[in-house]
Amino acid sequence: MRAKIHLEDALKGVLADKGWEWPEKTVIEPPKDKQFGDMSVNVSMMLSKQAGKPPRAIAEEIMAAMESDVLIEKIDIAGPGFLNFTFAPSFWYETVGVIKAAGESYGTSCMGNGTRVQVEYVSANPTGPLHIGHGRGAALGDSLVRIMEKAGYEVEAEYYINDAGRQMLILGGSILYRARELAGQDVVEPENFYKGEYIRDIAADVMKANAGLLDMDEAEAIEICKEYGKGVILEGIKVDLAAFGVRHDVWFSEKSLVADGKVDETFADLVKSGMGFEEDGAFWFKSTELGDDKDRVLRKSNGDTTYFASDIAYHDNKFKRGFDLVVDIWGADHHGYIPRMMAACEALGKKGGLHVILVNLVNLLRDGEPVAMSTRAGQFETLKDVVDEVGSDASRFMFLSRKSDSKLDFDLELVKQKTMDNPVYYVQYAHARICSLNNKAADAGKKAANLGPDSLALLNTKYDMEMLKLLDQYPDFVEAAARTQSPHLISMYLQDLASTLHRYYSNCHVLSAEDNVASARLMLLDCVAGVVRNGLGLLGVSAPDFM
RNA sequence: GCGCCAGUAGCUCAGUUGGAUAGAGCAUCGGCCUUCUAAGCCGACGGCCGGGGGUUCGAAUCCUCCCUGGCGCACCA
Repeated sequence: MRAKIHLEDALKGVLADKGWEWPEKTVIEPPKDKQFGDMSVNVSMMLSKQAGKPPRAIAEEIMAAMESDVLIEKIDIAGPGFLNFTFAPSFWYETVGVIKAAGESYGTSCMGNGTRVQVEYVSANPTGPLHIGHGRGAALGDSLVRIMEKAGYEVEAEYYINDAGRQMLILGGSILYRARELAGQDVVEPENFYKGEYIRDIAADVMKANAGLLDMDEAEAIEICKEYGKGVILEGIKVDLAAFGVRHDVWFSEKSLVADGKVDETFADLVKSGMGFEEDGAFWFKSTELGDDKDRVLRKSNGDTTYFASDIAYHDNKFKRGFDLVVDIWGADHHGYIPRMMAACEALGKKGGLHVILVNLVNLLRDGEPVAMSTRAGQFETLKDVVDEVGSDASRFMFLSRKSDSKLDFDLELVKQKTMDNPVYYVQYAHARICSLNNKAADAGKKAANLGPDSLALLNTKYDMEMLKLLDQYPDFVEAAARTQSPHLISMYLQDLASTLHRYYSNCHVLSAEDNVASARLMLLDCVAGVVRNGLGLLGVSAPDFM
């Protein structure tokens, strides 16, 4: 980050002197091959047209103008006109001081500039326990919240409770069916019901709590079962999410939205803006005008409103709460729903205010064999079971190591293994190794050096330089992860950092080094441990002191 | 049929807004423990980036047409 900022400032100065405009598409980044130097810039190629000169000639001019910079050791021109910069070691030493001074806040940036963002995720129907697929969305959403906060956004995490629709009636019916069955009544199995064992438990409890339940009018009994079941299941969901380290600031009920008349308000707004119309006894949203394939029904001819209707009202409500950006995290099987929701947001006057992230399927395996999952049929591996078996850290790291929009094989036996197939331990081990080393050092009466030019200059191996440069990149990765809403970038950075640490550990012995060298190395390793902890924190994964 | 997503080393996947000789881990093979955790390090092997055409100084990346796989196309949620 410092290297990038330094170059950007310097280059902007040079360009201003030359009377050239700063090209928007300029990229300052570490080159793929470290042999090219520390930072590579494509600005001369970008300027070619504007300046009316070939890229390499421009590069020559820029290079000449920057030769007096004492922090830069070497500038090369390569390929079609890349400028490759190598910084002086003295520049990299300062990284230690920067990290020390920042402490826990290292990697924080003001990129988000206080933009108010809402991230809505998980939002599973309260009709059964969360399964492993929900876990992926939970890990992603929670990590994204942490990352965006780190990057300077003001973020609120929300869970939307779908407690108003037909699924809830089915839940109520399922519980009542089991209750009657438990009471020994002769009952016919409904064709559409939740078959999970948990329904029986709820049925037993709801009968205890409501003595006359089975004598009531059926609709009334279903309502009682529904509300009771919703309460129990939602409580279970909250417990499971807490155990998974997932935070939601607001639990928003669909039912409350309907009860407050918000859906009707939305209908009225749509009529006013000419985006709603009556036809065939139903009320429609004219979404085709905003890019959708077909118009969508909001109120059916039987008078019921659709799920989409309350979803529009819900998003209207979100925007009215003042969020600049609303992020929805959905299962990938809902991708067909995006165009109509986008259209709805545009109709609400919030074009561009919604961003949808899709989370693809999780293929749950055990020793390579698929494990069946279906809430309705009652066969699933719940999130709780998985977390109990393989641990929250391993599960989260697994989920967050891949792009969200690609399918994921989650093999319980593999995730549980403490092997190289399982990078979470590789990264955690880097942290534990440093902690362990610190303890040993303390026993030997050695401690980390205070900052000072003499100590810093002892960090003079190529391994020191490699480490310092990577540490400097951490804030860039946080920004990139926030900008592209991709927590997996943090995961990959951490694997790189852990690898660099293990290499350092093998090549730069600490305890056997001279006292002042040992102290300098302990100081550097302290920074490394801090960044590992910091990054794992963004993923919601612990950084153990011992392993 | 239409739409969305994917196809990169034997396997699992990265690859930032179009950049240089396409990367990492696992697997395989070969080295490294009298010293801080070998849960580690070092090296080797491994590629028509699904295929064809196009855009340009330059394409895994952008456009187009095919092939393969997943998902979605309700007055369901």
